[in-house]
Amino acid sequence: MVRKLSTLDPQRLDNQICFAIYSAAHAFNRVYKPLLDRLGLTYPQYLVMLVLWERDDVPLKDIGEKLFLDSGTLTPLLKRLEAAHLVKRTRSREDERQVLIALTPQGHALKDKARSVPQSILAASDCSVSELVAMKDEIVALRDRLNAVIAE
Amino acid sequence: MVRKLSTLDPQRLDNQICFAIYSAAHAFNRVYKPLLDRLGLTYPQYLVMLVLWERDDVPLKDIGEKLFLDSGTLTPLLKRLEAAHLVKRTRSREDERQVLIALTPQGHALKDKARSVPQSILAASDCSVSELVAMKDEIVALRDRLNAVIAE
DNA sequence: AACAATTATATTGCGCACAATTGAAATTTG
DNA sequence: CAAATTTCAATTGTGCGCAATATAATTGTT
Repeated sequence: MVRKLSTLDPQRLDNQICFAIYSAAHAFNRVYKPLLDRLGLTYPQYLVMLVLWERDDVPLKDIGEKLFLDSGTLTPLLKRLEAAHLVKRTRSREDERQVLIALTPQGHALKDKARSVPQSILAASDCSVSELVAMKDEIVALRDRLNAVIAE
Repeated sequence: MVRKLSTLDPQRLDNQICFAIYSAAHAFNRVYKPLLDRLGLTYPQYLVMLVLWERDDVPLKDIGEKLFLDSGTLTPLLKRLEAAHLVKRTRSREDERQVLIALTPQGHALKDKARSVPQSILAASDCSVSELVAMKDEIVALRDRLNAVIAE
């Protein structure tokens, strides 16, 4: 059986899963862009809103743990969401270190306007839900193994 | 058969393949970071070097097509690589619009120092090469379908 | 209670990404 | 050939993402 050497070379760009993931993330971002523009959100801001639509009035820290982001990223992002009147930031009474993030009425209302987004993404993905779910589960498992190595 | 509603809700963070890819990309980046620090490269710079190690003296445009990046990203990145004495940027004689990117001797030499990187990534991924190749191929196919939609 | 260590957020600085614009060179077209 | 169009790179401005650092609140220890 003949096999081109290049398909085995681990130093080739096209053989690297990380580049596949890196470039797929950018491709997704470009598909999301026009959909999220209509909501006035960037993709990371949309992720924060997804978290808040599941559970409101959460500490910044919890959002960071769900999205794997730190305060250096979230603090300015949340200030922009507050400036857009979508969230309110308040210091926790019980623990003055914590900042609690709560949705405004506009923030709540945006959930409905965003309901069509996943459908549009599914259409652009051009494959079945079950295939996407299978891929997602594999990628999440890989991500968690990588994060386990980092945490060591 | 009982199934929790939440596992079907497309507006839930954990059900979104895009977030899986987004967060996996960041996890990879964090694994690469200490490895690339030793080479004095960021991950996007490493990608550019991978392209150049395959074929030298290429126009900026070609690098952009391979990595799905535009001049707004690549121009300053390549200037930093030039400042690090890894590449040289020259205007093409035949077409004065183009900038050709060529490796310096140091740029060439770095390829050997970088040879152990893919092995370290494989170890951190903690799964077989064949599994990774299968995932990579699926993700690339998805990415290409997304890019096809964008190009419309 | 006093002191040390930990935790949560904010800030600064750097390097992407990318949209939008500019300017120069090359190509196409009338 | 001249004008219009296209192509390529550079620039500007905005928003992440993260390391490093700072600060204040809380917890743990003696």
